[in-house]
Amino acid sequence: MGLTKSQIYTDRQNDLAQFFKVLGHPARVAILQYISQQEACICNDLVEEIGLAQATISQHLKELKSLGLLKGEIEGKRMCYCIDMVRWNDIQNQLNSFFNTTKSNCC
Amino acid sequence: MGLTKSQIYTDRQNDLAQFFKVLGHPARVAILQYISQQEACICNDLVEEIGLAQATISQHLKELKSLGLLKGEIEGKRMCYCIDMVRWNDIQNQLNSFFNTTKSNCC
DNA sequence: ATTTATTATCGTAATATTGCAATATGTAAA
DNA sequence: TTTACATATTGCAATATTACGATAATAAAT
Repeated sequence: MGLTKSQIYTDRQNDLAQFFKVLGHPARVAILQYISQQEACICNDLVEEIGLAQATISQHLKELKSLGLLKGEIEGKRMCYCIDMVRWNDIQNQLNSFFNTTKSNCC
Repeated sequence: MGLTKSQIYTDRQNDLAQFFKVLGHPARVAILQYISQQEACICNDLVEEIGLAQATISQHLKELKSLGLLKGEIEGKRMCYCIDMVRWNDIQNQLNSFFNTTKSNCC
């Protein structure tokens, strides 16, 4: 059906899956890696760097923003996207907590 | 188009995204959590526990197996699925490496 | 005000994913 | 060797995701 039955899972399960899902595309991995290597990030650089159309990059940025991983500031006529370090650490901790809890219980 | 252009990314970017993607569904998160809480895991238990059809659970298990996160042993007429701890730790380390590298470079 | 440059949004086509019923396969018991 | 049970596979329908061209929106420069 293509429709995930979110209502049968806990909020925590849905949240964890959502984190993983947003990171689960190579373009978004590449965007995060590229941003982390720049002084300041500009969307048009990403278009050349990654090799997707501008509309597509903009869409991927939107998803990363929706998770709070990126924050964008207007800088003249450009956008400066940066990783939100607080959120980044928060999500890393939540994912590690999932990994650690799961493995500590396992048979 | 629905078609991810894998060839424009590095192998590492594709691998990372693949790990995230497989974990990016609440049913698969729930399956891993449930297995970790049992002495031994049986597929039919999952069907009742999670509330998806047997075919659907089997499909999700297949994806987790494809990543090497689960290993299944035949036990009588049932299957005993367990988390592969070596692979589990391996993937956790790779994801942490991604998180740490990215944040250490960031502006 | 017009032009130019940058990013966001909309509409659309193509592929992927999710979920299930039906069926096949495999295994143990009767 | 049937029967019963457990899991895997297949086929299909519905929704989601990916990607891009076209276009809108925004902001600086001319």
